[in-house]
Amino acid sequence: MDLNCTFGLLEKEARRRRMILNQNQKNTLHAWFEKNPNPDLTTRGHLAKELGISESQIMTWFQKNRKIKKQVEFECCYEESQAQGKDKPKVKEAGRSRTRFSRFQTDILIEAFEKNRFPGIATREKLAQQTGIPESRIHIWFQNRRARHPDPKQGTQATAHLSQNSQCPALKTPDQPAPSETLTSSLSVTTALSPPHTPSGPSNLSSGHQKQLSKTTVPQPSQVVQGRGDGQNSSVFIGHLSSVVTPGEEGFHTQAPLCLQIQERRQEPGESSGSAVPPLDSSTQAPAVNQHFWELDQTDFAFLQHWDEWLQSMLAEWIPDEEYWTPGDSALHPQQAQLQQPASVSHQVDTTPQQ
DNA sequence: TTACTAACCTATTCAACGT
DNA sequence: ACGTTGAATAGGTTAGTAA
Repeated sequence: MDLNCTFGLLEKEARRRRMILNQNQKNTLHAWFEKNPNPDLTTRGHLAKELGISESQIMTWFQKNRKIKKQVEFECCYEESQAQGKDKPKVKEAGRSRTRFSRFQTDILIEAFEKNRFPGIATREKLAQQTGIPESRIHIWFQNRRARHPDPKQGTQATAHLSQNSQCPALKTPDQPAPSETLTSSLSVTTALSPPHTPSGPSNLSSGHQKQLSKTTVPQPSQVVQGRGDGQNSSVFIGHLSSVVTPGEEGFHTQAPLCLQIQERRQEPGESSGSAVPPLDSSTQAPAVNQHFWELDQTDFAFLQHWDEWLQSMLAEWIPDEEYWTPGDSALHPQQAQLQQPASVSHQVDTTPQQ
């Protein structure tokens, strides 16, 4: 398929997916918000119908506005309430309605979950059609399911995100291999992964600290990795500092330095066997159709090389044992790889248009 | 370029319902 | 009463859009 055409479609789809509410819709929503900031499912359903947008969008909008309202109230009343020593009254919500999923519906959802723990909007809509369950409920179902059924194949939940990244709803079919099986490039990672953001030492990199870190300055791996689940991220770089990097069925997880991983990854557009890694010198010819990505990769590669070197030097500092740190030597013995886990970075590159 | 905003995430908690 | 699980909240990120 022509590359420009592909990107045109991707872009169009991305725009289509990001729905900007018009003024009229916003006015209506604000009016409802004034009356009731916590509308129940039925009310949201009515509103969705009235405004011609999805119930999940209504839900998101109300969530956002409650957050804003709370923040404003907090800023306004903080001193006052502190002086009086009283808490803000908690909004008493109306009784929750609980959706009863049938066996048939649950089976379909579970099957979809096993295929993909992070379905994009297109998949959720398809599931909604199949099951008759509102898309927003399906979204919630997947959230709950992920929380309560950690992926046994993954060491951490963070790495579990690898299968969903950079999904493009317009071009991705449900059964298409995960994006990680294809090649992309992104430079946006520099912000999230650049050394200044790095915690002060190896202990902070352990998965046990992830939660705490995620609430402070270090982005959650999933968020570094993921971008948006709605498929609007055109490309994704995956890199995280979590301590566990495990082989995933779709993701590209290795303990090797990033530069090597990229190097290895490069062969993938036409990959069908474990052929030798192409050299990185200028004589290497990238297929014409992938020239764009090839160029991007050169930039990425330079960055990753720097990153990798920096990482190695930092880890050498943290874990001075020379036995485990041989900067520049990327051919890791498995045992060494194990010991180097704190520095492990898994990444995924994806260029192939998603379905 | 920057601020805003829609969509997404995890973690946690609440609560309905079946046993 | 308790376990399961749908629903909601809190607090965070990314990336497209508008100013």
